[in-house]
Amino acid sequence: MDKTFDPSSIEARWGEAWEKNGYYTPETVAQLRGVDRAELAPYSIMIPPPNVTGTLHMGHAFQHSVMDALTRYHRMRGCDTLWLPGTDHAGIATQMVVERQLAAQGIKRTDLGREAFVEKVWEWKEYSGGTITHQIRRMGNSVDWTRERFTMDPALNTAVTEEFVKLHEQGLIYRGKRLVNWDPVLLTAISDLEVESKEENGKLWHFRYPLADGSGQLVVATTRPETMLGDTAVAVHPEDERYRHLIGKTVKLPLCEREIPVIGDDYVDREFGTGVVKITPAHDFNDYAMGQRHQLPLINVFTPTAHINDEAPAAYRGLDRYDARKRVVEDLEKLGLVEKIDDHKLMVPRGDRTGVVVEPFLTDQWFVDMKGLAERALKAVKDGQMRFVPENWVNTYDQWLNNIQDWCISRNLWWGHQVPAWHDEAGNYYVGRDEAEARSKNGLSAEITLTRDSDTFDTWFSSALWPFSTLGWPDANAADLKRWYPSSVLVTGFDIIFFWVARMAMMGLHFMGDVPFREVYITGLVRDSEGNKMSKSKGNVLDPLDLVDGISLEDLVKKRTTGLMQPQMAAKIEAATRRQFPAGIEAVGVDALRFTFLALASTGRDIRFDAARASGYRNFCNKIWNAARFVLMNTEDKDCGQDETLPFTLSAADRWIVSRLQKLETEAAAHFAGYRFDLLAQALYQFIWNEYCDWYLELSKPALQNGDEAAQRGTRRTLVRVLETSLRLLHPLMPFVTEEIWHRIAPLAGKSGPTLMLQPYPVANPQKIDEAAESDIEWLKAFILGVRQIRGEMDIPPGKPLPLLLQNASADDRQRIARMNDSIQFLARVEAPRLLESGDSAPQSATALLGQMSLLVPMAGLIDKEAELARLDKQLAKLESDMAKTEARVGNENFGKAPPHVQQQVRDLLNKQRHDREALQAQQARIREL
RNA sequence: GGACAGUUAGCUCAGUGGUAGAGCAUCGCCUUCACACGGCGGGGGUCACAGGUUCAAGCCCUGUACUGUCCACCA
Repeated sequence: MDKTFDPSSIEARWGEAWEKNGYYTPETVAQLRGVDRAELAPYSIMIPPPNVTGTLHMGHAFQHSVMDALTRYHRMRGCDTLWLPGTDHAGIATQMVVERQLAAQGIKRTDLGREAFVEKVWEWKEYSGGTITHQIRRMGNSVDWTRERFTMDPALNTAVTEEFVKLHEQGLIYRGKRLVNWDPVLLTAISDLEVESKEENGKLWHFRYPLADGSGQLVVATTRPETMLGDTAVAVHPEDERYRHLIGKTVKLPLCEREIPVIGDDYVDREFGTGVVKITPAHDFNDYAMGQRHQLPLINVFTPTAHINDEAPAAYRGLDRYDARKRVVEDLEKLGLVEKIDDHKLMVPRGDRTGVVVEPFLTDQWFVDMKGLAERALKAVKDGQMRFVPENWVNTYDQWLNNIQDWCISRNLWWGHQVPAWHDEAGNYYVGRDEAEARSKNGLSAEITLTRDSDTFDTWFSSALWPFSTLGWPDANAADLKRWYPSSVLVTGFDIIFFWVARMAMMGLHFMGDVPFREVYITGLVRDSEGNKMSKSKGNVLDPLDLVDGISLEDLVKKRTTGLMQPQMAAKIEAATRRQFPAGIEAVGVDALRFTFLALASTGRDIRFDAARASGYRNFCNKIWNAARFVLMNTEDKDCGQDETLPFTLSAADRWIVSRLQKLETEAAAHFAGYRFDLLAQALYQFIWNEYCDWYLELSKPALQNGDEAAQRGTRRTLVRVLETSLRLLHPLMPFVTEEIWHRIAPLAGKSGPTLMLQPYPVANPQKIDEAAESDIEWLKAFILGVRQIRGEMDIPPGKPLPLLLQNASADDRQRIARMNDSIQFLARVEAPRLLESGDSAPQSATALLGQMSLLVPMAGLIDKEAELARLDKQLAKLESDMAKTEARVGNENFGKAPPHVQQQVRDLLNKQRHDREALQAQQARIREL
């Protein structure tokens, strides 16, 4: 084995072998294990299908690390395990990517026509999808490629059609003219969720509307002057003393010369503005609702591109909405109808894809009636059929479902599932699985010309089916569907709880009669090391594979500054990148990156990604690698207990590490069950580095040299078996390095197999827990630490053997010293310790305390008197401050109320502190005397 | 206007009633025969603030401040 672990040399090899040999595929796994799948517990995860808009980012890599850990863990535990991969067509987002590319060549979507354009998008989908699957493979994610799905596969299109037709038959889908959020650039309706409202600086214009009878005027306040062209009423609060006598009168709408009524509605806030609101039902959601209440006419004054249409006075026709605003204000000013203009902060709705201000716009769209669906989804969580981890996300889920609006599912786009509905020339719509069904269901003769609805569905209308459309639905008898629905867990981000989680819950319950997954593990967002969201426009994105393979500074800068939407940001991004990664990014390998994500994955909070952390875990891989080298050097070609007829004995150290291992195994199971990957990662790291490597390997060295044959065999056996088990424990988190090493170690532990992936996950054996051995080793560690502290603080070179005297040793101490003498001498680098009997006088020494016993290192020629006095002072100061706290506790007049065992514990502590203080003070006095 | 998080060592974070922890960074000693991507040792915290409950509070309760996120129709 090489001296240093090189991830790149093994990753490609194993990744390919795992997939080629079918270890990701449940059928093959069962066959290799010789078991009947029907008898296994099912475990399944459906990947949240990444959008085919580009490449996977850190957030994906993070979530995939979690899912793969869960998948590999359950597969090792013997479950019939499926992780199903796939991608999402992501209607709007993907269409925009391709449109932008075409625009760069001066081509418009409409130049190509629908068919040719969609062809282009498919080409892009192949490219992007290929990149994504390559990334998933590189990360060692054990997804079953034989079951890969894309949301626009023919089978999934069948599912979407079924969904639409069924819901329509059930009266849950309707078509209607409603006010929707309209993106005037994309020229499509979007759902409430796709609108992002942000506070922006604007103005509040106050206009005078004269009363028609000439008796005065009303002053209205508005943030959108141009919509006045579509006003159909003016509203006041019905109990507003200032205005209520005017209700029923009319005002003359300036510029339009229309008369509109003054109405009373308690929606109006008397405190805001003037207490008078202009009502434009066709261009504002609140006004629309009020219009419904008062049967007001709707006057739409905009075109789909948000220009003024022919409903408005001629002077404004054809103007863009912002030009129209200017003109309206100017014209009103000329007429002296502008009372005042105030600065005003308001919430501006923008499309989440285009960033353009969205218009409430009156169009015909398809809607899903959500009330009933939402109620069942709420109930499923309340009844515990579906559980959120961490639990507090239930609030988010509930809040949205409790205030749900009907869902506008049609999009005026080309890329997506086309609506299975046809209309005749009169504009009547007919729904069916195909045109023939639409005709037969509605008794339409062949003479009637039908045209298919050109709209497509909101992407989420198909994603909502993902947990079962991928498994064969609508065929209710599909084997996969029966096997793996509901899936075990959904791993996703909180940002799509509404978009996706809630909708899958609703559709799953509606069509399958059960929740789509038992648990929802919500991850945080991956942010950069400063806590900023990673985004291309901020120039702070990291490609997971650049951490895996490393990247030079120049390449990173280039990557971050090309293809920017705002090229003027390039200089700033470059500077920030050079500051943060002056030497580029060093390669850490897949295992280290995965482990980093898991170690940072604490309970659902965002994680700040720190490349230094990943380097730390790269070092951890190297540590494991070298531990394996050490073990191999000492065990290869020797019997390690495979031959069970040969005698072996186990030392305290052997029994200690085995005992610790059992506790680790128990912990690992609990952390997997609780989705505490951070604690899991920490426990594994801690055990392997701080217990196995730092102590057990060191303890094994003298044992391998000086022990008798049976003891040596026992140590070799333990070295190999604990390492082999550790590799299995670690495998779901770090698949590559563990697999590579396992094949070298396994035979020595009497194990064999084509892959570590299919070995059983270790389970604790309580009979191997050995508290006596654990306390022996705790004592030994404290002993060695005492000597090392003296050595370290006195700057004595580690190699120099020290003389050691032991004072006041108890019978137990003596016994342990005799038993573990070799270990003590080797690890503490001391000469054979000499026991002082009472009455023996000690030379001037540096001291460490261990229970009642004192460890004395004679100072002659080694240690400066003042240095040791200073060290004792420091220890005493610490001790005394601790003691003060303990005494305060015992001294509390109500200390007697504490449980007896706690009282005992505190008293013991105080006694120990008193003893230590006495011993240290005595020692100090002795040194001073000399 | 509601709701939910968070505030612990220089940094990133664990720690749901019993003597404040980890990794990274830092300082000192060491090219000790697995590993310098290493070993050993050290330093570093009024646990945001103010009250309260308790024998005992980083942890429970109340309030305040600050940070972040989500939801919401005030023109």
